[in-house]
Amino acid sequence: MNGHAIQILKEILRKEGLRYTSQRQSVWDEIRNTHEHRDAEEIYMSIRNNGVNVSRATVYRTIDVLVKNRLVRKMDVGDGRARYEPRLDDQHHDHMICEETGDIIEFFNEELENLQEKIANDHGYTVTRHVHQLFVKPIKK
Amino acid sequence: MNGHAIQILKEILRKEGLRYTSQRQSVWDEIRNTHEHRDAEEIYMSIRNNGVNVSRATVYRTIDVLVKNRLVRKMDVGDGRARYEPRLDDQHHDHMICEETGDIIEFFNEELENLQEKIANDHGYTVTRHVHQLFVKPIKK
DNA sequence: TTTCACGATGAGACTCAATCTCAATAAGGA
DNA sequence: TCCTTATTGAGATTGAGTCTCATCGTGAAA
Repeated sequence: MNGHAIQILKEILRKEGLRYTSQRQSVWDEIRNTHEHRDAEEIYMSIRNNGVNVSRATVYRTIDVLVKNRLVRKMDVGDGRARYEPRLDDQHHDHMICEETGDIIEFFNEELENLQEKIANDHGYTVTRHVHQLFVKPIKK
Repeated sequence: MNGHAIQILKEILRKEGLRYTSQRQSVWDEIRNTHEHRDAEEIYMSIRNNGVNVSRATVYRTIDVLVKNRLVRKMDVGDGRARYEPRLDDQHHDHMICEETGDIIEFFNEELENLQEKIANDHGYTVTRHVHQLFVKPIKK
């Protein structure tokens, strides 16, 4: 747990007019320290397994703040549970989900990004965010 | 309610080993007759307002069959309620959702489709389906 | 046309992720 | 240190969607 990560969270909380608490720090630490795509329950259980007491309500509430302030990315895999990943110093990317293994692969394609903005522009809009998932299967050789 | 639409449904039900019922027909009619993007509850209420008695369970069960057989497209707007639209004689398209008005605009772009397949291929996969929504705002003049 | 096995339906119970409630707790400015 | 007020936690609640099971009705067979 480095001082930098504490500072970032403190700044965001101050900006939002919220107090700095150990629970909020532990939620941010937990998400920050793995680069997996986990759901809220997994994050909650992992924190508790580390011996820290935090409630589900606080986990959800904190994640909302982190997502709003772009420390965490929320993604929808389509199975009813949202997944979260840290986005600190993280470049934007989309995901492909393997339907056979459940693996989640990250990808980024500049051309794709530009094309989306162009399509929106053609309709008189500008893109504020997008949801893009490719559900895929391995190519058999 | 034309004979064609009844035939299509009957064929699908036969193929699936399911019986043809008035309830299944009314769900398909309801979705088919509007091109809006509605959730299950709206579809259910609309059927009942037409004086037809169908249960929520049957609406959900029937929609599943229609989605599986590509008569209906299921889409996820990210607010927890799935939306449905008819896809009979309908070309594939994606959606942009206006964050100011909630409007849902359909779009299709060949280049975008090809690019997605190319990206998946580069990772050793092939795309089976995709979820793609642009959340947009109108360009102010 | 009648019969009847078994698939379909409906009312409401249930599931599960996520949100809300509210009394008790603790942050942090004075 | 004090005190106001935001935060927390346990558990209740919500809401979309699924499941249960007694009853109903389709449609194949006779």
